[in-house]
Amino acid sequence: MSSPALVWLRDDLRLDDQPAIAAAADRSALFVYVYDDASPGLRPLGGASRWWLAKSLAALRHEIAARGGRLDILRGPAGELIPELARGAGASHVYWTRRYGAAEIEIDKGVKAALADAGIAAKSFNGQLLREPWEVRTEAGGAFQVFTAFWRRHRALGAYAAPLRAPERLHAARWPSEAPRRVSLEDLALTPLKPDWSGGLAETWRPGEEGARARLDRFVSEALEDYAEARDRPDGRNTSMLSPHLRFGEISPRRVAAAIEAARGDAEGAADKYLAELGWREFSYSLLYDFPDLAKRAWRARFENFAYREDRAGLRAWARGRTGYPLVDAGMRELWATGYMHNRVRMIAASFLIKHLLIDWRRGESWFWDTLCDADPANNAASWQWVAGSGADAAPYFRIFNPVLQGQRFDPEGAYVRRWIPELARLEAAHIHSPWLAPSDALARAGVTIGRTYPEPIVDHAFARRRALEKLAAIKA
DNA sequence: TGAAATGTTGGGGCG
DNA sequence: ACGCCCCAACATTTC
Repeated sequence: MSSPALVWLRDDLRLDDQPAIAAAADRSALFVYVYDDASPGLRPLGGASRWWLAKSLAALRHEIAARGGRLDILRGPAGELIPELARGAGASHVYWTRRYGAAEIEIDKGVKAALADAGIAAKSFNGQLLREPWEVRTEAGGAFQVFTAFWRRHRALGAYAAPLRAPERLHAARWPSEAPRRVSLEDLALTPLKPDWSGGLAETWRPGEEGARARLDRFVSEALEDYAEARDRPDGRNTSMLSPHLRFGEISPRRVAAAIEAARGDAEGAADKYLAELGWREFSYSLLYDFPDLAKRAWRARFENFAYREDRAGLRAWARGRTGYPLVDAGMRELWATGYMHNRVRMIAASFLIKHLLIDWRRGESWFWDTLCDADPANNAASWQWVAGSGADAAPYFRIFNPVLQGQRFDPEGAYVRRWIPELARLEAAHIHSPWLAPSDALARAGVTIGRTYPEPIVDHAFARRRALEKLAAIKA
């Protein structure tokens, strides 16, 4: 019997446009996911991501089995388990999709070296990005620091590679006798049981490749046309909701870009707007590749000197959606309930934590890491630093969102606030973004008592704005 | 991928 | 008819 291939699956839990699986499609192969909670330097997944991963692995296991393959799961240090398995199986090749965090790259390098020692070929592919970070460089050969320049260069490099078709047949190799012990998905205990807080997530999402494809198809047919204008509106189904699917590689960015390009005729401007959002994802990965501490240290070093406040009560009020600013609270409650938050609301909620409360962006980044289904090592860190002003092409320190004005502009009827803050649902639109200013009869009609049924603002906007400008001005360039 | 303060303009009311 | 004031509406500057 000829030697099998080993496909090591990571953040690429799909069959469509999956070069690592395609490479092994016409031969017997092992398909393995390693849940690595043992290697140093890897950031543990947050709660929402663990829930997602469990569902996504179950979906992929089903799809692989339907084509004649088998997905097996290991637990432990991937740097030891993968070479051990490859040796035990007598594998000729190991295939995987590249990743871009420093600890991940270190592990993959180690695996490659160990495989080489054993005479086994390792081959890695790009499946997670439209272009590799090292392909998009400045004239001087460095990483771009400004998005528009990065994206212009990215686009100028030509058309993206055409997506690969999902293989129709896979061939499961026998699990070798000399090999690490397999674990079941249930053994990983990724899904919350006591208490099971995942109900809102399950109502919102269908993790896995089919769910991803359904999101993409719906977006292209129903929302793309108006995307350029509607994307900033959190009330309504205006965005693709693909972020967690992209995070776990259930759909490839090449597949998404190809679908957008195919629909370009109807919506030229909208297509470019959406592709630019994929562009921000690429830019974030470029930053992470260039600056591995993106989630830990300010990308602009002078921001490390800023004295953020310790404010446990403020952080808690923010996290639980009890700041007294309805748009911020609606966003934080959407996050808690569904593992997602609309992007504009993310910016406003993040700005509130950093600039109104003067709390370290890392606290917010950690909260999002734990609660977002799309918690992404590059996007999450880069976006928080962007809001803080410490990131690449960042919001200037003096850009401070007014949550009332932002609410009036982007949720004018208050539909988004009403959905996530039921205690304000009966308040008329004129007051819904500033309930503490509403006349007492309007409050009475809506059954709202400020300070009792809904909190007083935990900080006055005008005061907080002045305070932030004063403190942040000290670190300006 | 701001907001607020300040400056400018121009229509309309009115003596 | 004219000058003056008021003040939206818009533009510019500043943070």
